Parts: sequence; C-alpha cells; structure tokens
Amino acid sequence: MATISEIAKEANVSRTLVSRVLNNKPGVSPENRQRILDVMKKHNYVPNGLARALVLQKTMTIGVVMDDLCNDFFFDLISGLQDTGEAHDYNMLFCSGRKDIATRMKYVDYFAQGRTDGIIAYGSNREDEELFRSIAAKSVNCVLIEGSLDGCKINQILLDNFHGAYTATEHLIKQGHRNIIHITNDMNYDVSLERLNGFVQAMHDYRIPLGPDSIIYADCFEQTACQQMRRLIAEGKKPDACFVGADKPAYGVLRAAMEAGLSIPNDLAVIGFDDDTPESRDIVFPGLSTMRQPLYEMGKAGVELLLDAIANPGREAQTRTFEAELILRDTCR
Amino acid sequence: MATISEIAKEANVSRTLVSRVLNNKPGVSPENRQRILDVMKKHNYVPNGLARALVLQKTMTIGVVMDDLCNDFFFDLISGLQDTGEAHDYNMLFCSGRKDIATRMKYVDYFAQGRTDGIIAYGSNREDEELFRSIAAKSVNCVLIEGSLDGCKINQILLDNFHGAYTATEHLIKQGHRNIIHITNDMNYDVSLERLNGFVQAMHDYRIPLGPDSIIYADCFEQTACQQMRRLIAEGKKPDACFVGADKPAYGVLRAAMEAGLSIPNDLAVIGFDDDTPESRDIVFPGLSTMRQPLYEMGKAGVELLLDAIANPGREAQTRTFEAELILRDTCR
DNA sequence: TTGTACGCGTTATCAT
DNA sequence: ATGATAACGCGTACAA
Repeated sequence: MATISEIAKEANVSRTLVSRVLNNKPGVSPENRQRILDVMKKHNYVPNGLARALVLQKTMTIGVVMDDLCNDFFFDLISGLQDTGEAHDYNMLFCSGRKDIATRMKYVDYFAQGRTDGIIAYGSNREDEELFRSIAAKSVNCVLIEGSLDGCKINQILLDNFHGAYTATEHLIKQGHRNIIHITNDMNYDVSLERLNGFVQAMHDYRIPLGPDSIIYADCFEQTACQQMRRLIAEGKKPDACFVGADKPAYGVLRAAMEAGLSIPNDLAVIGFDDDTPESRDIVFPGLSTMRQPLYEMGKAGVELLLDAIANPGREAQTRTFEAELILRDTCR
Repeated sequence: MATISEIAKEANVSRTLVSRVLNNKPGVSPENRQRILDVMKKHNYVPNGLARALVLQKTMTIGVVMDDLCNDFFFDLISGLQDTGEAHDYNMLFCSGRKDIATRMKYVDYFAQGRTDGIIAYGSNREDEELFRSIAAKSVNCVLIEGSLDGCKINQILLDNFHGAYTATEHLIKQGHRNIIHITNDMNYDVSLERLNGFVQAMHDYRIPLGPDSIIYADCFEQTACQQMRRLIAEGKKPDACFVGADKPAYGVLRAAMEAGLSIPNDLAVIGFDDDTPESRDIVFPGLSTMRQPLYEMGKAGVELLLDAIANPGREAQTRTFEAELILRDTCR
C-alpha cells in the first residue's frame, strides 16, 4: 500500500501536487502531472479512504442495518434504498443482525463511529425499542423504517398498518361476507398489533360481532397459519372470508383451504398483506389479493429523509407515513 | 461529535489517559478514570473509528461485494459469510452491484481504499473476468467465490460444476433413461457452460448420442424453461428425463410437464441444480431432486481463506473446490 | 506553479 | 500515574 508521501518522493514533488492530481485540481504543470500519474500507475496507488474521510469530515456513505438480509420480504426495500442512495452518489453498505438485536446494536455503533454520514435502521419488533432509543440518543443522523418510537425526536418512515387492515376488512364486509376471521402475525411485532386493531375496528364499525374464533394467533410463516386453518376446518368452523396479517401465512391458509376442497374465493375469500410475493407463486395458487406495502418507495423516502437531515443540521425530526394499497387478484371478489 | 481532546480538556487530563480508559488499559488512577467516564457519558462520546483504524492499520472489517443482494439464491452464502466472519470478531459489510458490473467495481475500490482488511467478491458472469483481474492487480487481500480466474494468483472458492452435472446425468442414465435432455442456464455464466460440458461428457461416456433437441438453451428463470418445455411437448418430442442447469428453471419444466398431464417421475424424470429452493415450494410440487451446492460451507471457507491470507502476508493464493451432492427427492427415481 | 505547515481523531512511545 | 510528542495518510490555507 503506497502512500501519498511515497508517490511524492518518487516523483520529486511535494505531497500537495500529488493531492491535486488525485482530485483533478488545477495548479500542476503538465510535466509534473504526467510524471505523478506515471508513478501512481506504477505502484497501483489508491488513496486511503479513511484518511481522506477523516480530514474531509465526510464519508459519502450510508449504513443500512437490517433485521435480516436473508428474507425476500426486504428485496424491494433494499432496492429502493440502494437505487436512491447511489443516485445521490452515496455508497450504500448493508448489514444485518440475523434477528439478533445485540448484533444490530453492534453494527449501529460501528456505523456511528464516524464511518458513515448517516444510518438507516429497519425493525418493527417490540424489542427493537431499546435499540432505537439508543440510536436516538447518539448524535448521528438516522432514519427508522417501520420502527415507530413515540415521544422521540427521530426521523421515521412508517406504514399505516391500522388503516390498511381496516381497508382490507372493509372490502370483505362490503362484498357481503359476515363470518370473517383474522389470522395474525407474530405478536412480537408492532405491525401485527396495528393490523389486528384495524381488523377489530372495521368489524366494530360495521356492527359485526367477533366470535371466539374470529381472531387466530399465528406467525409470519406459512406453516403455522396452514395448521391453524386445518384445525379450524377440522372443527367444522366455516368462515367465509379471512384477512391474514401477511402474505406468507396467507398462502398457508390457501393451502389448507384447497386441501379441504374449498373453492376460492366462493367458499373462502382471502386477503393478505405486504404483496411480497415472488412471481413464481402465480404458477400454483390463484393470485393472492393483498394490501400492497410500497417498500421501494419507503426505501426511497428513507434515503431522502436522511439526506435532508444531513444537509440541514438541526432541523427537527420528521415522520412520513405511507398507505397500503388494496390489490385485487383471484382470492376475493 | 465530541473528540478525545474535548473529553480530556473537560476532565483536566491528557488525551493519553482518556485513550487508556477507552481501551480498558491500566495506568489511570481510579479518581481520574471515574471522572473521565463521567465526562464521556455526559457527552455521549464515541471514539472515531476512522482515526482509530488509521493509526492501528486494522479495520476488523470484511467487505463483501455481491452480484445482487436481492436473490434468495444467496441466502445460504450470506449466512455462511456473516456467521463465520463474526465468529472471528470481524464486522461484515455487504453491498451489491444490482447486476451492474461498474457498480461492483466501485464498491471493490471503495473497500480497497483502506476501509477493510479484506474483500470477498462473488460472481460467475463471463464479464466478471475484467473485474476480477482488476481486483487481483490491487494489493488487497481478496477471495473470489464462484469466479474462476485462470493464470492469476488469487484466492478462490469454486464448485465443481462439471462433476456435479456429470453425476446428475449419470444418475439418470443408470436409472435406465436414454432420451435425456439438458436445459441450460444463461450462457453468459461460466457455471452454465461447465454444467453443459458435464452433461455432454456423461452422455458421451455412456455412448448415448445427442440429438438436435438434446440441449435446450434457456436462462436461470422459471418462465423461459417452462416455455421451452411446452414447445418441446407441443412438437411431440418425448424426452424421458431432463437435467436442468438450476432449480428455478427446473420448476418451469415441472410446470409444463404437469400441465401436459405427464406423470413425474414416470413419464419424465427431472434433476435440477443448486438446491436453493424455498421450503414453500414443497407445498405444491413434488420435491425436486437436485445437485446441492454447499453455499453455506463455501461462504465459511471463503472467510477462513481470507483470514488466513490476512494472517500470513505473502503466502501464495489458494483454491478450494467443493463438490455438489445429489439430493434425491420425488422428481427422479 | 510549488512547497510548508497545520489539522482531522486516535494510539503508542518515552520521558517525567 | 501522567503527559508531551510522534505517527497513521490525507487535504488545504498560506506563503514563496
């Protein structure tokens, strides 16, 4: 690893001239410029980014701390973040805690130690609140995605889960369904509770009483929801519509229903949430109606919010809330 | 962002003492230590990682440059890389070029500018050779995964695609199939060619002649392979076995076969490659027989190779080759 | 056009 | 136990 001093020495000039050549600045005679370039090439010289960032007090880097990189749910979000960041000439670095909160914390600290100009963190787990409060306490430009933090001055990108769930439930009601159930996600996540609340509110507003089987507690995986639906069917329960808290468990519901010979959507209408479906699914199932979460746009907005915070030190934290959109496919009328 | 000097000044000590407290080193009186800690807490002080890395000449960071982060094929590889890196106390940073080679190059340069102790790059596209040569030319510790580079001193983790394809084809032959076809991946990838060669060699060794429809050129997506298979069936061609260059297109083949009412594996045996199947697929299709690519282990080996290179400057580049394993499920006997 | 000198924030050496 | 000083690699006033 050659340094700027070594290059300067070999080219018989001062480091200043080498620096000017490096940054394409004027004030270097053509002969010197050429000789410096030659020496650089000869040694495969690359300037040290750490030293440069240290003196410039600018890294042109945004650190993204994800819950888990290995989840196709995040593809659109990651794409939105990366495209937008790079459109503004920022380097986008991703890392994840593999669902471990201590690891996420470690990476937040890592990024916050002057290695980035700002941090974007994703998380909606209830346990994340501690992490977020620690981020908010640091003097770091930061945006939270999906992680709400009441009473804290911190930039946030949120989805209106309550309203989305309300919309889905209302649609089922307006289609004439009355025996509607809701299958929840993992209750460790705030979003799950918000979606549950949206369902309950819609049922209440339309005067549809909730029975003991109206709310089924599952998680965000296909299997659990599938088993729950099988059990329901085995017990002779006959819901005519089902609002599921996410797409993956919704496929589990579809699977159980199809196994039992139910006709979709006539015997059972289904609406999911997120629209994070791989295209390949279309091959098999009827197209799943769902509430689309605009993850790409949310990632875009997250980067823009962060860059705005970087450009305007001291401006107060902002919150942008997105609405989910009802996407009608085959699983409901 | 408070600095160590500000902390020292406010605590009425030298920077040396603050540094010692920071690194839990002896040589500080209890009173001073406590006062310094108080001042640190008061200012939410975090040491600057850039300055520290600059003087220590050590970042404890590994940069991973992926082809594309948004592809579930890489989940196991990413997991193997991250788990292994963190087991050695390294920070693992991921980035991707979103299939754009210039962006990948940008991130390699970024990481190589002193920001990491080593780089791991993935890529098997033929165009990647230029990228890899440029990496090899840099004085950076680096490991290539899936990207072979002949005649270059660079650490590599490879899969024996030829042998894997040979094994798959041989299995089909030994099960009595004779009218065997191969559906290739995108021919821009080296791996596709290697797998094709393995197929051809096996057919040749067993004296099975190749016909005009023995090799079907497709890509790594479900749809193209599906269309090709539909065409084949429509034309009245009746292969009794099919070795597909990857799992995703293999599902496309299965789809076309099932649409045509073929019985799997009696009418048509199918073997894929990679074993990157999401579990959810099991719901629908018969379990796909495939050549499992040990991506987690390859990621683990990649990090270990890199750490070894870091620890032993000057040791010559190594290559580790992994073998694919035949996984028998429902789509072949 | 060219070079000197200082600063970025930290750690390490060597006195005291 | 404590602190002054040099060093890491680079950018930039400022002076020449």
